[in-house]
Amino acid sequence: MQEERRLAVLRAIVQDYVATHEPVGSKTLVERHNLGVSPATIRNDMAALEEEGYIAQPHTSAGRVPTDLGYRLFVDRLSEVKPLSSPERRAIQRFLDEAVDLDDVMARTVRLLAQITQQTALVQYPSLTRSTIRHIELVPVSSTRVMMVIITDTGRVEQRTVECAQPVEEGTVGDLRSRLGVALSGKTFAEVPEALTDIEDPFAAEDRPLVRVVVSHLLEALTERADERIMMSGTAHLARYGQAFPLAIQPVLEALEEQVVLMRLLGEATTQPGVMVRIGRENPVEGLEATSVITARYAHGEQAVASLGVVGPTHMDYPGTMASVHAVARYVSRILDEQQGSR
Amino acid sequence: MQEERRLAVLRAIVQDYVATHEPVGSKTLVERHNLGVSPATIRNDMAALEEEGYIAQPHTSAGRVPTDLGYRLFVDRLSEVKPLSSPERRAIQRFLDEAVDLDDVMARTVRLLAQITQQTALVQYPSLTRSTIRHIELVPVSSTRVMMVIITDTGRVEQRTVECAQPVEEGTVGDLRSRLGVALSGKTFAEVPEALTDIEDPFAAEDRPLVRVVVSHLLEALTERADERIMMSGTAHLARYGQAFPLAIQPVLEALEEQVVLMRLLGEATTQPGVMVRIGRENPVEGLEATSVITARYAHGEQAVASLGVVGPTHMDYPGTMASVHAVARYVSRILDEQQGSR
DNA sequence: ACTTGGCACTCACAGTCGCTGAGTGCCAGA
DNA sequence: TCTGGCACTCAGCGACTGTGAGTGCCAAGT
Repeated sequence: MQEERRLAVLRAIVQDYVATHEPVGSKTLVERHNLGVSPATIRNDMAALEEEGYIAQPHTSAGRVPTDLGYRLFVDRLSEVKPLSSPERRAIQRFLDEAVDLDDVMARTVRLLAQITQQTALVQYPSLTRSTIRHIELVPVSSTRVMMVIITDTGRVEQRTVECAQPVEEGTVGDLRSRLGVALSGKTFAEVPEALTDIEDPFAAEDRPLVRVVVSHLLEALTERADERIMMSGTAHLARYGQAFPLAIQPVLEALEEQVVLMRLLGEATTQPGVMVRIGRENPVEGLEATSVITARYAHGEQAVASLGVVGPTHMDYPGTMASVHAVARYVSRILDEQQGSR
Repeated sequence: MQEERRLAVLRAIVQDYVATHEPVGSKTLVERHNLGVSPATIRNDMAALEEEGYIAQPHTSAGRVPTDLGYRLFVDRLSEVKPLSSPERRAIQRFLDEAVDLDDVMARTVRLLAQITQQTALVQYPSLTRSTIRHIELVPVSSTRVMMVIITDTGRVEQRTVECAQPVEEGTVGDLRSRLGVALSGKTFAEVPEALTDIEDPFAAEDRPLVRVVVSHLLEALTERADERIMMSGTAHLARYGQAFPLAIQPVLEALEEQVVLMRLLGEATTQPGVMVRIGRENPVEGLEATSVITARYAHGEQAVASLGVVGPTHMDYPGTMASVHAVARYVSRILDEQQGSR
């Protein structure tokens, strides 16, 4: 009974604080939301909520502010998903449909997400580890150098220049190219090492060094750089909170420039279905203690391949942002299927 | 005589202001630099410099601050280039040498530049318009889709998915690929349109739609996206000036997210030799009125191909930053030649 | 057992005031 | 042409105060 009202109070506090960015007091709360009770009652509830750790006061005789824990409860139990309006959905789809290739899809996605959420957006390129190889190409670029290009079914292209100790012959390169093509086409990256075990057998002894160095670079490219690329957009939104808030942007910008950090933020989300929300100190990353990260994975075919999401202050519009992230992830999945699919 | 001292005073003001970030007065100026005259004399000089528009006072009874014009004069006539120390040079070279491919060179360059200048760094990918085509590849990815991959002599890879109205045959694709290879290998992008004029002649009438659509995408990819890619790093440095300075970072971050803006900043520099400095309002870009942009072009072989540079507050260390930008541009040129060169 | 009005209390914030000191402009003399 | 002296200006700082939003607690009402 009172328990229920207490939660309503917490919900109201979160909503008001997100809207005004000011500590909210008992009186204004009663005025704005029509809870049918007096400020004094609300104060009692607030005291209890504070006891339990869901809200806090910046200083005595100030209003209350939600804690990370408060936001957590709000996200888990108190917020309703607000679906996007259908004009919004159409706008998303139309915008993404115009993309001409994978880079363009990623670039458009990240800008779109930043724009509709008014936050800093992140998009991870489709993972190579679950991709399959569509084509592999070797191009001699000088007497001792060969450029290797790998094309995946998600449309991603990886390249690498391979340096050989001895000059290489055009014919050997051609032979290796076609053998690699036969051995690897349609294989997932995980299957590649096994598929390559016997690759050097047919080659003459003097050609084997070339084969070996190409293969080692190939394996390296597939594992080491498998998930590396991440795009970001909308960092300017971080500066919107006029220098006042407990959001010093410098540590945030610093954290967001670390590939490793971004990978940790997005990587985990790929393993989980639905929208993932990490609030404040729940983030496993130094520098992001005052931010929340909302992520969702997207898929290509039936395989989850990568994640996208946004980073913003903990006092953000969770339901709205979650809905946007969810929607964009779905549309990206669809676009990837349409553009690359049908095999 | 007095003219000479006046310039010395301006130089001293710029140096002090850059070092302390505080308006500098006549007394401290005399103390720190040993100009052989009294504060009163300096004051007269300052009044003259202010009259001419090189310095200004934030308010009456404060010290002087250089204006954009003052920095301009400083850069043009008063500063000496300070060469990098040789450990620094070695560190740069070693760091860039470890790059494995073009993406890696660019990524390392931009991070390096941000790190040594302690500013926000920009690096433009080698322009396609002056590049030559090393290899062109067509890969069927479904019955009606073909992926086109273009490899340039700078190691850059462009890709594009081409959609055809009718199903395409493997054989036709192979034929087109080899003809394109013959027609385009070694051509610069500018020469491509001419080289393609007769390409569809040998094909049967029913194959020409395919040829046409591939060619049109090819041309589009080469022109439209020719100079598009730019990497950025070190945005966190913009936040270093503890919200105090006339450097509101939000407009700066917003400006730096616009590809068009970045292109304007870097594009012009490609046409000019040496290091280019644009100070405050000299920048042709809204949002960067309080920043200076220092750029230099880099080259591949004898062709200038693109630019790199940094963006920072107008009160920056011009000689040091110019030296760093210059040095990095030279090393990038060298790396590109070494890695891709020897044709 | 809750709720409510009342009341005393706390304390951030904004405004006022006065002082200090860095810095200036100007002038008369060297 | 330089210099010392002098009067003047004014941002910044600290101290002080009043105001008001907001609280916690209690006793009375339902």
